[in-house]
Amino acid sequence: MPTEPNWLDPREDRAWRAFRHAHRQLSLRLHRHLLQDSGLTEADYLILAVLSEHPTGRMPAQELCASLEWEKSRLSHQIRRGEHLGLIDREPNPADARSVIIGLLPAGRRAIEDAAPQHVHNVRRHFIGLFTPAELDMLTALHERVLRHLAEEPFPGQSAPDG
Amino acid sequence: MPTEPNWLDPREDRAWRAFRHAHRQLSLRLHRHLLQDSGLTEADYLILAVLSEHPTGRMPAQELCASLEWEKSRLSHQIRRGEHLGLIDREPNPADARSVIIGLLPAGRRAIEDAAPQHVHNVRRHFIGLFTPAELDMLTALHERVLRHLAEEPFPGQSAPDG
DNA sequence: TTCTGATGGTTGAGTTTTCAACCAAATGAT
DNA sequence: ATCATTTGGTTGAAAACTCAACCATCAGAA
Repeated sequence: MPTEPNWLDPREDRAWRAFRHAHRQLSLRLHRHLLQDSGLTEADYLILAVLSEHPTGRMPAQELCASLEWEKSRLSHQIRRGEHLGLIDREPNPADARSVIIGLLPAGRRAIEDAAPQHVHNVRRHFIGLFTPAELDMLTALHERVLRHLAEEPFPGQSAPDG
Repeated sequence: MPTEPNWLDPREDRAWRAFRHAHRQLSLRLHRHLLQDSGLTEADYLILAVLSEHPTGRMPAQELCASLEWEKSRLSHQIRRGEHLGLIDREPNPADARSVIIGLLPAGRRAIEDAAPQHVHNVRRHFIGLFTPAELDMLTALHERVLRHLAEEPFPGQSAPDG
């Protein structure tokens, strides 16, 4: 509760803007490329990517949720769409009757394998490839610092918003 | 068009994830804070902020659009909302009959002045304040590199998507 | 056992954002 | 002047996301 505003100085403002704009422009661009040359949504892609990296191609929704850092309702809606497209399916989890296991279907496997090379290529072209290894590590360290800080001080009713 | 996938190695993947997750978690958090203690949306806030920084509090929509790096249709929708809330208004541009000038209304001025200190405080707490000046400059430089790169190689039908 | 609370997930409504199509005014070439 | 193009902006429908409420199940305590 600052009664003395303490505005961002030009350098700080520039850093803040650069961060937001870089992210927005980049994800806009990647999303369009992806959609255009694979027909997959960023969201579709991410789900499929996580599943396909898992050795069995199937994992409980909660785990997917954690890995994507999505809210559960978002995942739920997204699952419905992906299921409707025939890319994934949903089956009960024998270990816990509340839980659901999401599985990669053959069509989903095909879709991600078709889309991934081009997408990774674009990520490299527009992001990774712009930095030296040292710069990349620096970026990682700084961004992870933000994440750690946020995690340490959770929001009232965060992460799994329910009641 | 890589026929040889050339996947991201663990270090690269980590950098890429850290970037996206840091942005997502951070903007989620800031958005909730903002909404909760000012009633303003991130979008509302950004429009008001840009206008209030302008000496006259009024500027052509195109300029707003450029400054926010938004698509024009998004701005248009958002303007309608803000107008409806009595925060801003819209008037013809005498210099160009196609153009529109967006103006900050007294209520809008009040809203941004109420919201800004707390919001800036949060930005500082969760982002700016985590870095030394040198780190901040490093971040700026790297993020701006991404932006410059994207700008140099525009997307087919980018920026002002129309036909 | 029977509460109580936490966890895993779904749903529907409301909001925001995108996409594509469109219109009108301006610009520029012929 | 005329016509084609570009520029500034709006619109409506569709898609994505968030929020809050909800239900069922599980885990722990009394």
